[in-house]
Amino acid sequence: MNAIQDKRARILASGTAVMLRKGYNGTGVQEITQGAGVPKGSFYHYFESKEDFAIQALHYYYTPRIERFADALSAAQLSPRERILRCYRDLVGYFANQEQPSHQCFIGSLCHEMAEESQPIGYAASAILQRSNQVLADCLAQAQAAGEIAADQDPAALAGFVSAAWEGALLRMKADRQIGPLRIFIQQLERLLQP
Amino acid sequence: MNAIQDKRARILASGTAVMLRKGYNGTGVQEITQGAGVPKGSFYHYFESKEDFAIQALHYYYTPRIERFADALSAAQLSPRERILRCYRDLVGYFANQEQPSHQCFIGSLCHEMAEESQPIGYAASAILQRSNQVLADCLAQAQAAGEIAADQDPAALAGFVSAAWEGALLRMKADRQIGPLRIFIQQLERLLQP
DNA sequence: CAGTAAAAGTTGACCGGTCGTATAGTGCCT
DNA sequence: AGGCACTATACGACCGGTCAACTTTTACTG
Repeated sequence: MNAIQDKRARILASGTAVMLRKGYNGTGVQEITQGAGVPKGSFYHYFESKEDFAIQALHYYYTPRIERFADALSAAQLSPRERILRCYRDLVGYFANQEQPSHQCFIGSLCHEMAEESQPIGYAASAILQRSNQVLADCLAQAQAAGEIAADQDPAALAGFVSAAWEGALLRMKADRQIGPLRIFIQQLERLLQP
Repeated sequence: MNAIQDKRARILASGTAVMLRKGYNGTGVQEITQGAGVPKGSFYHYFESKEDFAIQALHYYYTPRIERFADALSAAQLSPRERILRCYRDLVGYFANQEQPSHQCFIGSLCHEMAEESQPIGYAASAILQRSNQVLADCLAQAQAAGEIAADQDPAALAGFVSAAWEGALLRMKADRQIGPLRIFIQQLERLLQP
């Protein structure tokens, strides 16, 4: 009972980590299972296919992250605007503390590789992005109500723009191997979130 | 003499198209060569390896695009701000006219997949992004001199932010299979480029 | 020029490996 | 003994890459 969840979770954890680094096509089922310390044959007991695994991995990876994101954006000690800025500043701080500033945006890489080839993966990714967007949009709406951002902004649109810009900044960081793009993002975000 | 350039170019054209759709690891050398109608052995005559090919393909694909971008941004009939907006609006128009709004950002997908695993590819991608950034920054500096954007903006930083946001919007379009994210990008860009 | 030998260019058959997946079991629990 | 969760093994396909053999070009000689 626990054992089956445990193995499944181990495969998910190991596989997500590897795919994060090497992408979907760059990751073999064999590598996933031996990283998890389970027999290769087990993989297809717990997952229908590699494609199915990727979708599960997407949820496994992002569900807690979105939850934490939502929590951080609803802490009432700070104003909505400050909550958003703090979130992104914290993320930048996290990357800044890595000796080698490299990061894979899981959803970004999976989308680029597979959103076209595999409709199910595209759907899953789209749904997650949308959920994350909604969380941000809600907080932006609060900021707007508090007069912290321009009244004529559409919170949902602004949220989409901000997360796209963040996504792009992460990509740029990966290419350049330095966090400059993230700093620029923060700087422009501060400008963007103004009355 | 021409023949050798011709074959090389055919391999580049075919391979770029396939990699654009399926990514680096999703594309086999065999598929590239038979798409180009050349024997597989020739591939390794014209290119050192698949990795080397990807780097050449990056240049093959982006050199003319950056050139066109630079031209469009230096047309003197319009103001600098309008030139930038027109560029992006045209791009959005292009995607809007596709029956199935799908697009691969070549550099984006290559970066996500390979920038970490292969330093040479990362370097090449970074260099291209930087060149493209420079072109945009130059135009932004002109816009600033003309008083079209805020005087306290750093053109280079703003250029980095705008291209990152564009990159992110393209990714989002790919996941969602609709151009909404691009429209949002334009709308926010118009806001961003203001005194 | 014609003839030819060396150099350069080109290529298809082939290599060891790994891919994602199917399936025939194995051993445990009832 | 029957059912079921699990896995070892094997499969055909394809991977990136090599290389000996073939073709063409070049350079030089008589």
